[in-house]
Amino acid sequence: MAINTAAEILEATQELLLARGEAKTTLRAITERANANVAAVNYHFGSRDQLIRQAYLSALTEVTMSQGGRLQALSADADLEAFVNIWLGPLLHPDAVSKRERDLWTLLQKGSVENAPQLQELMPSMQEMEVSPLIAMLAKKLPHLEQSEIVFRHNAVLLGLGGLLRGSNESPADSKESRRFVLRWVLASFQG
Amino acid sequence: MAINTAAEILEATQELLLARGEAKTTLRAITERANANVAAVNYHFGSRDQLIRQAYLSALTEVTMSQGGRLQALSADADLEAFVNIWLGPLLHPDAVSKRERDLWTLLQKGSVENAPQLQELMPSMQEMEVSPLIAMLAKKLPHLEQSEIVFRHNAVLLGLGGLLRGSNESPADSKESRRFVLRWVLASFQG
DNA sequence: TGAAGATTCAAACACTTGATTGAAACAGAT
DNA sequence: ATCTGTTTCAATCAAGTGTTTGAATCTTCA
Repeated sequence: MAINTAAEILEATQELLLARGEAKTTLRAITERANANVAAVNYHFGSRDQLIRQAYLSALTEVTMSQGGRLQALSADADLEAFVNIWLGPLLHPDAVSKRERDLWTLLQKGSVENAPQLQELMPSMQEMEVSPLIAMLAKKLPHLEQSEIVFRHNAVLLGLGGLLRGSNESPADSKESRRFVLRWVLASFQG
Repeated sequence: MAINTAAEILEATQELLLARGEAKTTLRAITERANANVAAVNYHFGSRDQLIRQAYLSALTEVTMSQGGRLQALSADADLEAFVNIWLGPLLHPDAVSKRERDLWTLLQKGSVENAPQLQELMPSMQEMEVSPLIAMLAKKLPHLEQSEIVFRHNAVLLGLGGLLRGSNESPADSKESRRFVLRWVLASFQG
């Protein structure tokens, strides 16, 4: 099956990017996991580079969609905590979102912390699709901070969480306690 | 020269770990930069793995020494801001510390964000040498936080900074403005 | 059914990786 | 100067990388 093979390769790629990181995600490991032939990668995606770019892109769009939906459902006068709960939904409420979304979220975190070149190329559109509306909403709730500083803290917090994700095999929000820690830390990060 | 070659290899390794990260630091790139032969690595260090371990270790001890000195010079009743200024000295005050120390600091940040296995092995001793006294001093200044939460935020902040370092080629504290951002964010991270 | 196109596959490609070898060059002491 | 142990070097190794090939296999539709 044509589409199936390509889809399975893409999924295997995302799994391995999540588990090993970009630099150590090898073409043969991908195709083995997808029960496909090495040549199938070049047939369906052109090259390893394009495959990985595609893997990041599809993760990004999927996560962005889902988050966008949740963001829009948020009332305008929601406080910062409610906002953060939406923003970090995949992280803070593992039961409330699909495992897949949580994994894709983590995948993007890791990729950005890793500085994977194929993800870095997507950053502009990532900015546009995901970050900008977030920043705008944050700015309303944080009048004491300039927008540039909000952007800075947004990045810093995201990278910190990415590092935490990458450090432990499990999500930093696996236990109730560390979930509380995450929430309180993020709130503190923006309130000070 | 015996010692010289080994030293130059070690230095080249640290430079490349800083620039490319562990996964992409190749043996040949190292020896080329050090004007040495590939075999010299195995002669002096045994293997690539041991070389990289050594590179991280020497960076860690050097940074720890320097930071320890600064920490001890800090009076007991110094406030959080003074404390953070010491803690993140290499980052916040690039003029006050040697470029070498700044680089080694960044190197360790990147390594830990990267989850380099050779650095991960050092984490226990890193904990002992560097983190523990920091946590102890932080705990005194932050009575409203439990120690476990202080540890959490310490890690999160450090990883966030590591991510920022890794993201841009230049230090996030290169401009006065982002240096202010860093300081204020770190303070906020602990105060909330 | 049979021809045409899309898809898969084993095999090979050129290249890079870390590691090893044995000879050469060097050092210092006698 | 000669011997001895240390250090360097070009060359080679096996294993792993991404990519390409051309034949085999499926699908599709006339």
